[in-house]
Amino acid sequence: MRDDLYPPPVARCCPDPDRCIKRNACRFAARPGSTVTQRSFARGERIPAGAGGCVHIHVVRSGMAAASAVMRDGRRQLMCFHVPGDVICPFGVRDAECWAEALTATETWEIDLGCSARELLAEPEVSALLFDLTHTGLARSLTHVVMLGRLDGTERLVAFLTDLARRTGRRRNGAWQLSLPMSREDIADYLGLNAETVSRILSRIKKSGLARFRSPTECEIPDLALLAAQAPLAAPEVARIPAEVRA
Amino acid sequence: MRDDLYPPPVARCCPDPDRCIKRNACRFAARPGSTVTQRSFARGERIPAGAGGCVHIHVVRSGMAAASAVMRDGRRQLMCFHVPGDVICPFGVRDAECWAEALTATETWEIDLGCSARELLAEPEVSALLFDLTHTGLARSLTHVVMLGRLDGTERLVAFLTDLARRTGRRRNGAWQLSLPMSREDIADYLGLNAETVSRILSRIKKSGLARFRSPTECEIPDLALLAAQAPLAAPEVARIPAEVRA
DNA sequence: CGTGGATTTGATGTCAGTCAAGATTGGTGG
DNA sequence: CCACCAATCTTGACTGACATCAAATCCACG
Repeated sequence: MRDDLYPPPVARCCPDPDRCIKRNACRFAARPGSTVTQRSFARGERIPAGAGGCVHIHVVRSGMAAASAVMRDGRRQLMCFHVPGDVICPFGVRDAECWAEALTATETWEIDLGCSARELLAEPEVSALLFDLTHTGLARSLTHVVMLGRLDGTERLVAFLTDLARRTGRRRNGAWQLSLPMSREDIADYLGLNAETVSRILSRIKKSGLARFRSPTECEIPDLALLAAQAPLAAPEVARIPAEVRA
Repeated sequence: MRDDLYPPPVARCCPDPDRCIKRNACRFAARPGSTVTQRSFARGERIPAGAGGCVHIHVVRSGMAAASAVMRDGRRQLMCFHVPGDVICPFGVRDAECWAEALTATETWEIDLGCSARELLAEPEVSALLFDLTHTGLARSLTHVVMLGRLDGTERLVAFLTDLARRTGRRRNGAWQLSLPMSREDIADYLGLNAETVSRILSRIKKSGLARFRSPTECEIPDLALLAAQAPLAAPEVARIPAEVRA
């Protein structure tokens, strides 16, 4: 990696303590030997993960990124959206490089942990953080599997909007304000659909009154609970399976 | 959980050292405080995970099981098949109970780790094992996401057969012998299809000569590489994305 | 105000789902 | 050992949801 791509390292602190602390990002940065650097990426740019495992992670400060898989024939699947506060960590792919991609102009704090993944796992504190990231990632991924395997297009979009509203939306006068800064194609590649279908379904949702669009990227959800009720799996994590008495 | 369901604990050893060691199961069992019990489950039976996190895990000795999610309206999605040697661990689902389900008569070694997940994570050795399980699970789950999101039915079945052949098949005279002990519906619920479609596609694969069926559950693949070449993602882990020179 | 990319909408095609009818299979009991 | 039965699997006809191709509209930016 070329050195001149890096602005000089900045102090070790957290731009948005609330979210960072919540997600343990500060604790990564606080690890002795870690260095933090401001980075910014243009839309479509790939966010480098560093060589040899999880030596570099990123904390998203603004914008939106996604973990992306592209097949040889060009088919693309987004596996996870990363919003401000999220930790981007190239986990979950063995024997393959993992890419994150900026979907809009994105700023991150890049944290160079300064050693290999194997060495990091020997440190109990860091290991616990990595475990937590991986575990959360697995929970999200399993939810995603159920969405793609068993929900129809409308349900997928409802679950997607609900999830994004909960993660990034703001309440105003009882309604939720939500921005969808990624393109329709990005949404489609996340939901296993195509861009035209996403557009059509969003139009239907618009007509139904469950959501309003002041522009293609600015969305208002008057009643989030009502929206969420339109699809199973609109929960933040995987479907709850009712507990049963064991036989 | 009723005590009389449990046969008396057996010695701490591994029935199939090769696979167990490979998958770290023996190390779970070797942990001080763990106890191992033989269990067997009928087809359709749920494999209890124990209360309060990952205190109970299972090592599959024979048969086949799967991690399963069922929505309120009955739609079902299998998230992972567990074959002999695999460790079943109720990870990846937060705020929800996670069920594994026997797809055929299944025997396991149930390992009671004797304390809560939180306590286990404080033990570096066990923590590393749990991390490895979770990480492997995430890799599989991400592959699954790409399969469901971007492969058509035929490609999904090809990837499925290839994966299962590599995990459970035996070579004989250059061909791979493979058994599919689960029902067509189980396969369908794993691949996001329905049973009739699975049956149709298998018939087409049969006609193409890529696989032969001596019975609905006994399958022979004369040329596994040729089969794998019919679909992207027939790799054991996620699609390999060619390394690029960074901009 | 003009331009180009993104989004929306429309017409049509295709793959997989649904419903329904047979064919296999495996297990049970005579 | 064989016949029967129930469950599973296979196959067919039709339907429906999403993809594809194409055109029109919107929007951001210079």
